[in-house]
Amino acid sequence: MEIILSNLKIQVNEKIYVKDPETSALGKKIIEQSILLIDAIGFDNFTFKKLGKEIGSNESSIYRYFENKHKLLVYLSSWYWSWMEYKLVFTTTNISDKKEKLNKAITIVTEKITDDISTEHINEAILNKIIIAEFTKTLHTKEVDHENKEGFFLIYKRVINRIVSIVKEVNPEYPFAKSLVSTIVEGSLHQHFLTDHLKTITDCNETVTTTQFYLNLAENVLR
Amino acid sequence: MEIILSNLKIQVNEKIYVKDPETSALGKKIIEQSILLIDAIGFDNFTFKKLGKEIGSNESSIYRYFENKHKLLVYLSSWYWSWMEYKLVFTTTNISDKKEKLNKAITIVTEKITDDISTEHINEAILNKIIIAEFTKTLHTKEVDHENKEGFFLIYKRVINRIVSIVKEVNPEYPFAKSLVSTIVEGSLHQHFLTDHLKTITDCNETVTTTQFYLNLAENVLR
DNA sequence: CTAAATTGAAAGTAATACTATTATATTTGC
DNA sequence: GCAAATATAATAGTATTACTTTCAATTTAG
Repeated sequence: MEIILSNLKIQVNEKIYVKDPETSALGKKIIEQSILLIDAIGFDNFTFKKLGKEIGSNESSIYRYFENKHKLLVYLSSWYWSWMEYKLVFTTTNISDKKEKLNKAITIVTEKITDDISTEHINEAILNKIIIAEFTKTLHTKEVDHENKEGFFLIYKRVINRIVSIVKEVNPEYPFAKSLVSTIVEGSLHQHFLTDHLKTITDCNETVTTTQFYLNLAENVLR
Repeated sequence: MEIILSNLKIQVNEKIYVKDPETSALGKKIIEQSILLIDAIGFDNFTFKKLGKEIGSNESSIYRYFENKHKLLVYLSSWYWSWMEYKLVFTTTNISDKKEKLNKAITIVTEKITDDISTEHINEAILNKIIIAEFTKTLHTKEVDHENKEGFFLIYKRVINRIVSIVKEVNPEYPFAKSLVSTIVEGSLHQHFLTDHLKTITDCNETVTTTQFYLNLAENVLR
């Protein structure tokens, strides 16, 4: 998987950036270091000025790649879900047993990424931490309908709908396939968050994983 | 229910505010109008200056009640979950049938509040809209662990753990009661959000409700 | 090797997120 | 009913944020 990934160019909607960060050294540095800085200080405290300082670049140069920090977060999220889609497709194709296919899919989207199978400049383990902590902020804005129309969340929705198809193969009668999958994908981020911060309202921890909870849930709901 | 609620003083952790807004006319105006203004322009665009203008008051007066807008949102959330807890306890006490009790509890926390059974200065239907759109932001900050220790999220956690107790009555063997309930409570807000903004990844709408989805889910998981 | 594109540095603007001070209004306690 | 205490309003001020603009220096591409 690693070998293939290192050759993979992850596609992100052009409207999200001003200039494609994959096309220059500075662009890649912006992506690489923004992931580290957002993880370190949190998205709310993150500014382009601070990032500029970190990468020895001027604030104004960063603005040539992204209009604002919200768009940068949308970019990182899109990249993440695109990478997730790749893993999902790679893992589930040619699996004939439908239940096994679904279980693999659920495992892929719910497990915490702890190993760093790094594409050169992107640390997926840390990016996963950012998604757990900050992804919800890409959606919860007054501009969500407009940005949705522009296709900012297309990859995210496609990941969910790919799993919906698998659910329908397992049980074509179940009437809530979309809601089940969107609940699993969003909910697993939330369960990881609770494991890290509000342990009294989750059963998930190092030994009992979020993935086990959702595998069990899907099994019970679709049988 | 309305009659009882109008006499009810909802308790909110003292550390959340500088001065209790329930103790003055200005305080109540701050709460009342902040709900309307956050709903209208979104939390990210909301400022104390704009709120001051709206209520014909000075910015500096609002700072005597709340340190910053984050704390105000935490206050509104606490109030909401306290009100929810009240409805939950009121609806589920003295119901002997365990499954019926659970179904009533799930209905209470997952249904969209469309009718306005107003406490004088708080419009619960609009507050529910704010919770759907903004609640996640109270948790997703770098200060979450500190604020959790201070008890900012106690009522929210208590609501969840009350429902966990009911789940355990229905099925004492089920090993993921906490994760199931936290998934339902958080997930139902998310499903409402999807119904409003990303319809292609949810089955919930005006006819098939979020509540139906989660009643079905719990039924299947706990049988 | 020259033109075009990219980046860096500096300065500027408007808004945000406060804090402090003082004046005025209102409440309450005796 | 009045003085004292408290609450609110108005104003001004600071530091930071979130950009935009301009121009010079550097890199790169044909």
